[in-house]
Amino acid sequence: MNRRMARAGKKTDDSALSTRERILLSSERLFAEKGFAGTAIRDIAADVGLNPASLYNHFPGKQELYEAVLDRALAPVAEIVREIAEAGEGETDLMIIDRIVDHFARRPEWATLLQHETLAGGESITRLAGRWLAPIYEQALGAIRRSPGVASWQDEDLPLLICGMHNMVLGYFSMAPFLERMLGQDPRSPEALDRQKLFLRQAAARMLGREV
Amino acid sequence: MNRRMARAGKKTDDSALSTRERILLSSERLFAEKGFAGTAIRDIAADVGLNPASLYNHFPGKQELYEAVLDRALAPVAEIVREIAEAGEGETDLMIIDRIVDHFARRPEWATLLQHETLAGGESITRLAGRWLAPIYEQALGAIRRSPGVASWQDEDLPLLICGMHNMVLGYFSMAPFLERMLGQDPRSPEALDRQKLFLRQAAARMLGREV
Amino acid sequence: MNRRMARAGKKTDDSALSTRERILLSSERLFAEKGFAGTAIRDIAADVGLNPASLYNHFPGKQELYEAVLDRALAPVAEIVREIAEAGEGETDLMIIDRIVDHFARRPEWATLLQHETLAGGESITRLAGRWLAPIYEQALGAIRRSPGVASWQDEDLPLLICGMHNMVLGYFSMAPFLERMLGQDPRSPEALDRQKLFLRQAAARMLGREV
Amino acid sequence: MNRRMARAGKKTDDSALSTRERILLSSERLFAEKGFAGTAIRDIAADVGLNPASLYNHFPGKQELYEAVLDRALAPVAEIVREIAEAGEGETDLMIIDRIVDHFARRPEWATLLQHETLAGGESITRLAGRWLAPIYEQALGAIRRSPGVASWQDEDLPLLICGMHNMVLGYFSMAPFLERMLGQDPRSPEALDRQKLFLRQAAARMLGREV
DNA sequence: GATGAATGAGGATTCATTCAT
DNA sequence: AATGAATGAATCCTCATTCAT
Repeated sequence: MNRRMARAGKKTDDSALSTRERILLSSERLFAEKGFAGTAIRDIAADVGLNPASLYNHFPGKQELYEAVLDRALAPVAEIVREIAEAGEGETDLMIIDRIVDHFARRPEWATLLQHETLAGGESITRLAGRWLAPIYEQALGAIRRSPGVASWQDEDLPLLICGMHNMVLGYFSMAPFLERMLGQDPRSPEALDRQKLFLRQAAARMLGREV
Repeated sequence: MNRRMARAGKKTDDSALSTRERILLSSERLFAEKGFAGTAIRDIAADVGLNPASLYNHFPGKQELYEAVLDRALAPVAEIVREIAEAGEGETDLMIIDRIVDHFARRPEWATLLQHETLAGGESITRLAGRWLAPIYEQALGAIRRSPGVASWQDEDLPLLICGMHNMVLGYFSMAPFLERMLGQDPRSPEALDRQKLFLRQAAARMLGREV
Repeated sequence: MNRRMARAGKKTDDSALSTRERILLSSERLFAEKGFAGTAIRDIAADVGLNPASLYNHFPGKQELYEAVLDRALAPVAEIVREIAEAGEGETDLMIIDRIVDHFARRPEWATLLQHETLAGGESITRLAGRWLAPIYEQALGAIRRSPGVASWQDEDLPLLICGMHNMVLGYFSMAPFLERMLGQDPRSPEALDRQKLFLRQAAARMLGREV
Repeated sequence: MNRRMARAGKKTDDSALSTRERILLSSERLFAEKGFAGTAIRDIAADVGLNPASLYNHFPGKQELYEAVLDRALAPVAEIVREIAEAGEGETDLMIIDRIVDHFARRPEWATLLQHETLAGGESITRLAGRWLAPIYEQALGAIRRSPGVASWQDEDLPLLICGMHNMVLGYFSMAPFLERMLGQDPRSPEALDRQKLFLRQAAARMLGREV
């Protein structure tokens, strides 16, 4: 019985979670922090409080574990975008921002993971684009085209607009350690996140020439 | 005799460059692509066409090589910001965007490198913040405060604004592989970069409530 | 012992056999094919359709399982030789060959297992020699000495003769995959085995200067 | 400077040999003794007196090392058979036996290696057959067909005859540890080998109905 | 400067085995 | 009897680095 309850430090809270879940949580955090190559299976195992060999009872390998982590982080995003797109109409394009910020605010690691994957480019981007980014992008393009104020942009600017918003949303989380240093406040605190949501809505509104 | 001129592929052009320079170019590309942990000294050496041991005649170790690469990528940015800030006055805050885009356009790897460092957080961010990010941030804060239109934002939003612009500028480069897939056009081509510069200037202007 | 046919693949026939039996059959095949070191408990378990842990309900460990398999394969051989030696007299020395070929023909894996053990030398051979090979060898030496025609050989050649016959008999089975390739016919088919028995009897007769 | 001169024990004599050569010698011995799966890279390295990692400076991996060892052992055999076949005529079919025994007598490990490969069957035999066994077999078939006395056999027996001789020759070496136990004499000693050569020539002659 | 060879540390994964259920 | 989960000890191999040449 080598479970430890009530860990003190920063380590992910496990308590009564299934081993698989605990592995995913630790992996999530470590992959987000150090990327795929920088994270050792043994580090994950240590974080979970498990022998490295035991990990292989739950996931067939590092790559598969990584992909399971990514899936968990990104599947909901696609879902959000799809929902909003279906709901259609109105000011939904700004709502989407809130929802996505909320999603990543729940686990800022998810934002970092996605950025890591994006940076890896090449093969990674192919997988990523095929499964998540492309659908999200298409939905976003559709939504933004239905958005009032979009006429002030040329059609060729829309991808850049989407890309820019995407980077503003995601980048906030990856810059969190820096922002924390600069502002002396945790950018992942509820208040900070509220401010950021407000800011993003403002920014989006202004870029689309609308009032908030 | 392991060098041939007129390479076809994507490999960095070396020809008559100094070995040190060739190492830096290869490192730059590989670190940008795969991050620090994901890049092996032997891969860099192979890319340069050198024995791994020979690298150590030029740099004392992997870490130092990495830092040399980072220095090369970031020192000019600090320089740009400083210059513009000194020039002071007027519409300079939009000029800065162009200058920075131009800087990273020259070597998109530099943008990716910086993003990798940012993502690494923790220790990395400490080094990064101490040496480059913090000064840049301060300059940018100063510049933006002198900027007309800034009054439409609250003071606490300014860091978010800077952070947002930063991410829009940098993120464009790291999303290049994805954008290329989506648009069917190389986002690093001069035309694409011109459009992006125009877009960024528009976006900044709108966010500051100004005409371009 | 009730055997039910309806076998499809090459997998050992299980159906209504006891689990212990099914484990022995799978082990036999896998140990014969890949040797002791090359066979993983989990492979055997998978072949049986069992959890690796379950194997330990039937055998205390890999080594013991291996030895049980060897016992099953070799005990009958010793038996055959003993019987024939007891029966004594006459042309029995050629009968022995038929009997042994028949024994190994029933399960060619047994021949391969024995060869693997022989190759392993050292400790293996000590075990093997102590338990089976030495008795068989002694019996064979006795039988051959009573054999007409043996006078054409010097006494010191007899061990070589036994060894040679042994290798001809056993080697046929281990070369089966090669022979199959070369002859385009399964060397383990009844017809092929009949021919081989005939050939071996011929060969033995000729070496002993007798008519068949 | 971590070389040790003049090892005492059974370990392969290295002295002034190249590291590559010493690796091959140790591998040869260990692979022959324990087979591919039973031999650990670290054991080979220890036997050579080298760090396991250093092995990889000389061979790209275990498999390749194994194949290099096999090549060294078998290439000469094919050569011998080819030479003799070209020389053609006369009693060459018995000479071939001497030559082959001599080849394997120089390094009995080679015989064991070949037997291991043969036993492995499947993929191994495919490689083996394609590269060495099949050519040897074809040459031997040709030689034996030109051999006086062959008429006493049916054509379909010839493969069995070749196979039988092959196994008598090779099997002698793999049974060496057993023979040593039984005879109290080293079967690899020059005298023992001479006797075995004589025996094999006798056996072959008798099987072909000829005088020696 | 460049290189081949060497190496300790680590990295992913496999293996035989145990144990609670 | 069977199994899922756990584990220490290997196993193959990679890595950054050193050093003699």
